[in-house]
Amino acid sequence: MTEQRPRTRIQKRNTAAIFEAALEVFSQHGFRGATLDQIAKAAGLSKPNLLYYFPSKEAIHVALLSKLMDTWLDPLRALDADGEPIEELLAYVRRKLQMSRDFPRESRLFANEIVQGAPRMIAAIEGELKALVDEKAALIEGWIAAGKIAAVHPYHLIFSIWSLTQHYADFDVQVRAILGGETVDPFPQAEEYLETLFTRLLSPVTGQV
Amino acid sequence: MTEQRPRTRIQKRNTAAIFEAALEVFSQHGFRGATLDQIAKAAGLSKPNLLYYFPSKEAIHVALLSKLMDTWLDPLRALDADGEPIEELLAYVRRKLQMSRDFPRESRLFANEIVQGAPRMIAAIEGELKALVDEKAALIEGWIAAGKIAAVHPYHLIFSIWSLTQHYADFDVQVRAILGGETVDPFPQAEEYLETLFTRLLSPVTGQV
DNA sequence: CGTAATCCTGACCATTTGGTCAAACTTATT
DNA sequence: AATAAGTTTGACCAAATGGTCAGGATTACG
Repeated sequence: MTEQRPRTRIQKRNTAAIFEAALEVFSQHGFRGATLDQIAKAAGLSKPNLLYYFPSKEAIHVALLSKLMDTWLDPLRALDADGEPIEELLAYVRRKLQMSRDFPRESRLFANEIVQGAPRMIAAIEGELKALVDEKAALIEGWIAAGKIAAVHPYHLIFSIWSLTQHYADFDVQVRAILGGETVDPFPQAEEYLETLFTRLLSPVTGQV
Repeated sequence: MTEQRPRTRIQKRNTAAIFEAALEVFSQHGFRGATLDQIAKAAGLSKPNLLYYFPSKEAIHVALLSKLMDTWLDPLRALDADGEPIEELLAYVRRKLQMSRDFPRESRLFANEIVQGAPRMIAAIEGELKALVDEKAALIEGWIAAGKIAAVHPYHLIFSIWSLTQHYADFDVQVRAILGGETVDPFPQAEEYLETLFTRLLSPVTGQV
């Protein structure tokens, strides 16, 4: 098997199990920290069987990253030129924060990879991701030019949305440790805070000198 | 040698070299991804000699983390109750962004550790760090109560300062890849953007319904 | 139902890696 | 200069790890 789509029922089941296991293990330990044995065990397969489906550890990692990339960018893709600008951006922030809540492993997988220089992702970042960001940054500049939102550097606006929302997934342990008791769910507070932040940042400054 | 301070001239020189090398290697590859051979080579020592100064790889990592922790928190410690609130917070943001620019390896070292659940740092986070944040959060609440800054959740304000500034160190590759040409230095733009962001966020809302 | 294709495994291998140790070499001290 | 204390190293080891392979089990299919 190389990189074709799964054909048989068994292939479907097992590659799905492998992706799930790899996500769990890679996101928790990083590429180097993960072992094939861990992944195999988590997937309920033997190590040789794992390597029957993917030629190497690296191949699993790469396949996983590229599989998740698409989903990961959906919230940004959904930023709609025809919507009300501030509400569109706030909705993007909300969607992104949900991703942190619902898919923290995906967030950590990417975080691990990028912190270490994105050796297996740099092409996708410079290509696909950059293209999408360029497009949306242009859209944002349009909104600024039209006076719909306050003037801010569009690329850094996007960076700030990423960093603020992903922080709650990537640094989850720290957030929870500092907020104290396990009773607290940080996400509702975070949502309120971020809504305030971006509302104040983006509301056009009217009647100012 | 256990964990005492270096005594002799040679010990001083070599432990310094080890810390520098360990910072370089651990921040780039994470704990698991780093090898003793890499660290030894970067420090200009043989592996057994490295282990003459530290009993294990883990001991090096722990010693490095705890050594850097202090410096890392200095910008927050410097938040001054007697200063002008908004200017104090903006200055904190600026200091923190400088740290990202000047000490990206330190930032990545912590990022690597925390993303993976902070196994070797959780105690320091729950202790020292939490205590400091609690103190400063109280200070911020005081400013809010006094009407000096707009009402925001103080803990999330601090989280947002961390995430926004550290993003430029931890996700440096991504930031540069998306901004395009290597000619661009992201930091001046980032500084301007963050100043705008926090000014708008924190300025007390006067004369509003 | 027979056979080809697919799937799975135990045994095995080479390399990497964290760590040890005895002995040799330096440096400081008297 | 003698000697003690501190420093360094080559050789070595056991465990972990990524990966291979020949053959056996299972499944799909005409």
